Amino acid sequence: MSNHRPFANALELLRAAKLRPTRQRLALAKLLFEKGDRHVTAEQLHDEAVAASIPVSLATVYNTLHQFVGARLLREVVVNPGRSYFDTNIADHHHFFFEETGKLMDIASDRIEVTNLPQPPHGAIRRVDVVIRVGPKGSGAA
Amino acid sequence: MSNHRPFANALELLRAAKLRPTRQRLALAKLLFEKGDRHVTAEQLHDEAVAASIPVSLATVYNTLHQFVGARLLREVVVNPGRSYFDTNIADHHHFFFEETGKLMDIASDRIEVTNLPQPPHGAIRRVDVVIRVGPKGSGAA
DNA sequence: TGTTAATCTAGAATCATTCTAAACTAGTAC
DNA sequence: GTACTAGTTTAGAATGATTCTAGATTAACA
Repeated sequence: MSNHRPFANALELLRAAKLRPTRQRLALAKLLFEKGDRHVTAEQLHDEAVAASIPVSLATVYNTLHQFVGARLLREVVVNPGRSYFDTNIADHHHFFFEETGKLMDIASDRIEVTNLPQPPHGAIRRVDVVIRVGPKGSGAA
Repeated sequence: MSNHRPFANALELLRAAKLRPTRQRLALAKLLFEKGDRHVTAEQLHDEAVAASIPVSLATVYNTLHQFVGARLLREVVVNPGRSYFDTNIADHHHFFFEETGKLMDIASDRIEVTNLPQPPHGAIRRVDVVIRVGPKGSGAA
């Protein structure tokens, strides 16, 4: 894992996030956070839960993922039209996106330097996302 | 406009891209390329066409946008789950994304420096996208 | 143990996008 | 010009991810 999560287990994690620790939230938190950094879609997580005999509906998976994002336990990553990834690594970092497989890979923020950031004309910078799109060796680059 | 398009008009543009210059492709090309750099969704472009009394179906707008992307007349930008933007600026550049309004703004590539790019474990880098997410002045940053 | 508000769920609904099969048209040959 | 053909366009259905709805369940706490 790339960042220290100051919680011994899923229960404390939920408590700290002020989310009532229900069966399904506990189970999903375990699936998400007890395996190192991951990038999952809602459907993938639902499949995993079902495979692990955890009865949970897809709607609840969506609700829970969004609550976790709201509580800053997860980050939503958008690289592909029509499908969201949820990233358990909430530290400042960036991504490779492999177009062929649809997979994401973390890049620690100290491996890339983004300097000279211009200020937006109004509002405040929330986040800087760098996505390096990777395709098969052949065909022309952008 | 930030890049020179070596075509006097929509007709030459389509010819060069080897796309048959049909009524609707010509009309859409005009809407897209005769107003400087733009970021449009399929639905927005369709609305514009309808407003300009150009009879074109939404399906054709989608087809055309994707053909233009294939011909490198446009770039698809993904910043928001469930909605694609098409960018008429095909020069290397980056974006501000204003979360409140859903609008994009170009950042010329020489205004940001991304150095130290790591090599992907396999495949070739297609593109490097930097998105600076901007929110209202208040609430916490990432 | 009872009450209550929060949560979960199945299934319907929505939204962007893609597909399908039939109608149309640009380009070429005559 | 007229006819032919391949490429396009289209309405409408289909799809896939996500959200909504309203009723059933459950955690929390007296």
